[in-house]
Amino acid sequence: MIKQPYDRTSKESIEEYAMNLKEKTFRDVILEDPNITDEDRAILFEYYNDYRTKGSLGQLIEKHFFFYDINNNSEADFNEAGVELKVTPYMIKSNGDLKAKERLVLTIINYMKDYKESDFLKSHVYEKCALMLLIYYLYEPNKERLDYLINYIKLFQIPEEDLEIIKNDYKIIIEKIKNGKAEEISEGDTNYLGACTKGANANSLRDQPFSNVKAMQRAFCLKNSYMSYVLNHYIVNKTEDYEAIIKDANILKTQSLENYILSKLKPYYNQDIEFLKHKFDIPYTVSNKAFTYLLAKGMLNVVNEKIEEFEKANIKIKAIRLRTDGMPKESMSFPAFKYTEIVNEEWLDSELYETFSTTKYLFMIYQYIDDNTLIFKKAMFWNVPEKDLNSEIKNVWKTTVERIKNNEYDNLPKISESPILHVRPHAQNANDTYPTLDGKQAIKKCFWLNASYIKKQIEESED
DNA sequence: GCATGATCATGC
DNA sequence: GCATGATCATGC
Repeated sequence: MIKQPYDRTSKESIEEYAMNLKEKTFRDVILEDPNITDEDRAILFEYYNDYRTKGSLGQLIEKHFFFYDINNNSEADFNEAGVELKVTPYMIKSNGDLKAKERLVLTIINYMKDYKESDFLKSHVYEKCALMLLIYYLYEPNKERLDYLINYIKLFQIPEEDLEIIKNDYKIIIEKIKNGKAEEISEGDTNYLGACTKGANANSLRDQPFSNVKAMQRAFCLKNSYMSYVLNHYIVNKTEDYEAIIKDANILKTQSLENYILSKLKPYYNQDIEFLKHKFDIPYTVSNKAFTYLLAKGMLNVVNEKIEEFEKANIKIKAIRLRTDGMPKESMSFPAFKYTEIVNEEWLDSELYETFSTTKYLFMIYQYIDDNTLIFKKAMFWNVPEKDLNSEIKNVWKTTVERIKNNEYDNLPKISESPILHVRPHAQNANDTYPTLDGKQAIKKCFWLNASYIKKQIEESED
């Protein structure tokens, strides 16, 4: 047994020792391990540089920095101190902001057992995130893994106001298992704690207790958007113009975040846009993309630039204008895809799957009463249902990829080909193009959710 | 009235 | 200059 240069029963001692990792690379850690021979070092460099050994950078820190055996893995890493070790990458965005590179995976969901514990604070997943030693390293695309730099180390406990939201997230996931709907779980169902797919492909299917339908294997995770916020605000202490809707965590003891938000918007249902525009002093018209965000902020009493909970939960606001007959005037657009990139994606790793499976939308719905009168009809939360995502949407995506591979840029899935999704131009003008596979250029296009599908989603939420 | 192609407007 | 949410315009 190697002597450990810290007290593994003390969280303070663990954190203090971990601070030695600051500004070191993973290669440095191996170089500084006194317990291995030069010969072993060469083998270790090769082993850990292999990107296929996923999760191994965490293993490297456990073995060669904390010097402990990783055989007994189901309990907390530092069991006596109740500390879980998490080694996780972050990136620097083009505007200089930091962003978690990935969601933080906590533990595989055991469908057959986990539903039995309805109290999140007593759950297995809470043990895995109650107190975490977060070690952030900077991911850089063109570097060898061992040369990634460790820059932030922090013992992190989930703040009280976040915990209330997470408790509710846990309940939502557990309820789906109890209702025999484990196969319909989606990361977008919840706010901070998610259930992400886990396993190489859609064939990693598992039994569930209250249905014979097999469900995709999933893990509890803290969502990418939440971890990005944690990094920027709780670890780097960036002070930014964010403001929370929930000013007192007690509010969430009796209702969900979504219900609280809707209760704040409800008093303005059916009000004329002209009236609301003046009431909240909004200089734009509805067609301006800033209008709806400003309107929501006004109703939610948020003064600062951005809404904190929306950033953490990856909630995006979408404006929908209904005609007098209730049909949305337009289909709903999403960011344009690059022809040369989409053809290299697998469905479960694709941009579209990532966007649709992790985003929750707040639909702000307007309706024309006559040609000149538009009212704020109502608001609703929505995320793409897993059953649509993994059937129809997946098929349209696959058809799109196939036709691009055949260089059929003018023959991408039309609205008549699917009840849910189609492909259409999304550019500044006809000269706004992306390169094609055959070395030419084609106008930028994106996936659109059909107006009729949006209509159906609005109607179903009214049941 | 719908499908489809095209473009506006803002912000970074 | 470009990304993106939102919307316009035309032809059948």
